[in-house]
Amino acid sequence: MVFEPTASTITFLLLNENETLGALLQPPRDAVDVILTNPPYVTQGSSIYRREIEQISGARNGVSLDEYYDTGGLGVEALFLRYIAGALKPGRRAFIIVPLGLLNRTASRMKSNLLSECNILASIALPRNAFFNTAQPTYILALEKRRVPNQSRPPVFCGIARSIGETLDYERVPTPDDNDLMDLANLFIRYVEDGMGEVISGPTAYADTQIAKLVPADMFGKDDRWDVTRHWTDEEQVALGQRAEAVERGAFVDQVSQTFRELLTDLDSARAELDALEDGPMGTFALSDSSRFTVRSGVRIRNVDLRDHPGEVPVYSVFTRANVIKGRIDADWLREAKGVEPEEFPSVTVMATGASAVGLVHLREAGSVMTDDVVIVQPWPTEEPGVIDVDGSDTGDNRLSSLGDDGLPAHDIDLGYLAVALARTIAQGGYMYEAKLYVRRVTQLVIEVPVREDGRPDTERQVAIARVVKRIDEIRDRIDEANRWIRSSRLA
DNA sequence: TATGACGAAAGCGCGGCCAA
DNA sequence: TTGGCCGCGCTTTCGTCATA
Repeated sequence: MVFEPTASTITFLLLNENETLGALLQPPRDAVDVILTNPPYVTQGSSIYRREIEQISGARNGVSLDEYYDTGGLGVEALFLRYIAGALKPGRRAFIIVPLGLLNRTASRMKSNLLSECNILASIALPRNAFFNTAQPTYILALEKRRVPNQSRPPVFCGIARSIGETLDYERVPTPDDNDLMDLANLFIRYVEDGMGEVISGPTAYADTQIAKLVPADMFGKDDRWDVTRHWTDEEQVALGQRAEAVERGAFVDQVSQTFRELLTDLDSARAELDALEDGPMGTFALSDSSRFTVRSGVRIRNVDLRDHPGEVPVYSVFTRANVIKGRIDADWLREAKGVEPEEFPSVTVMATGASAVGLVHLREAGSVMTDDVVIVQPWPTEEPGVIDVDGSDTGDNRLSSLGDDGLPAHDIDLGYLAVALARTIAQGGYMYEAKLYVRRVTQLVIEVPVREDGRPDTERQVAIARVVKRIDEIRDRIDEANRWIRSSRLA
């Protein structure tokens, strides 16, 4: 059935020329105002779509389908994302139902292609069983077609819908008083009407609700997971009453096998990439080389201090979970009582103590402080106070002007890679609670760094390795998450 | 005397067990 | 089957010793 396009606007177009590909056969280009869709998600047996596409020769709507859909990603939903991104007019939006697995895949090609054409406006988690035919967790992904390649990206509206206005069992009884999805829809409208322009540095509560947050666009990059629950702390998730619903046995099996299939694919590809990157010359660098590294400890900040002088500066201590902070301290008190400023630059930190925290390595953002049981490592020499300018004048901004494009002091060992290499050295050293890793011990450590022919650090390879390691860490988190879900599922 | 390193213990969370 | 209590061990804090 085809609705004939009117002279001015195409309202609906239903295509059925090719039984397998359907609408995919005629991808519209820069032509559509809004897309609301729940594309089919099939990963198993989806190769017939690829094969069918290869069969079609010649151009459709001015493109060769084979090339047009060659954007990476698994399954039919990846084809539809390509279709959608291409179809939108600049500045126009699409709202797409996608399975969680698609958002969390670590293969980055599909994501980077999507990001080159679109901004992510929203990522909203729907409750399990929102769709009665699948127990797969699903999301609403809101995209906006970019107008120009270097347009800045707005923060991403993240939401957790626990309810959708009807019960999640087969009866689907309306529950108008219990409808997070409606609340999120209204909040999203407000976010769009407010211009989406707010500048934020980390996940930030939105309005005064627990179910929505704004998250900086750079946390939705091609190497990031695009799900949202990771932006809610454990406590916040408990407060939201997120609790596993009963799952059908068959759906449980489907879900688990689907999840593990995805994990295996991602693991294999990460492994291959890592092997390729590490197959090259490596050099050894000692942290005791003070012309190259800074190693120092944090400051004593007690709980009483936090109670008496609350403020804005996040305080990191030796917690086992990476993102837990001890509290937020007042910057003025920090300066007066301790004589320190919040960290000017990001750093790599090593936990010096704690039975299971000892030896954990984290990346910490600038503007925070560490307690005295945290060792701070940076890949540049400790700045000398009062650097004197050539003409003998004092210098405050002299040093600042010597910072690189990334806003950091000159360095050739990437911060992210430093964290990876340190973690590896420490893991190989088998450090125990008894062998605490204070500054002196950390200073004795030695790291392996990819180098070029001339023996100097190869920054590009470092960055690439750090990126793959991050992917592997995320896969590990997903395995952990899957395991938690499997354990907590009540099977019906 | 200031700073760093470390040991020790408070106290919290979790699992196990028992009673309703 | 569920709720509550108990005890153990781990996590995290902080007092104190060592060192410059």
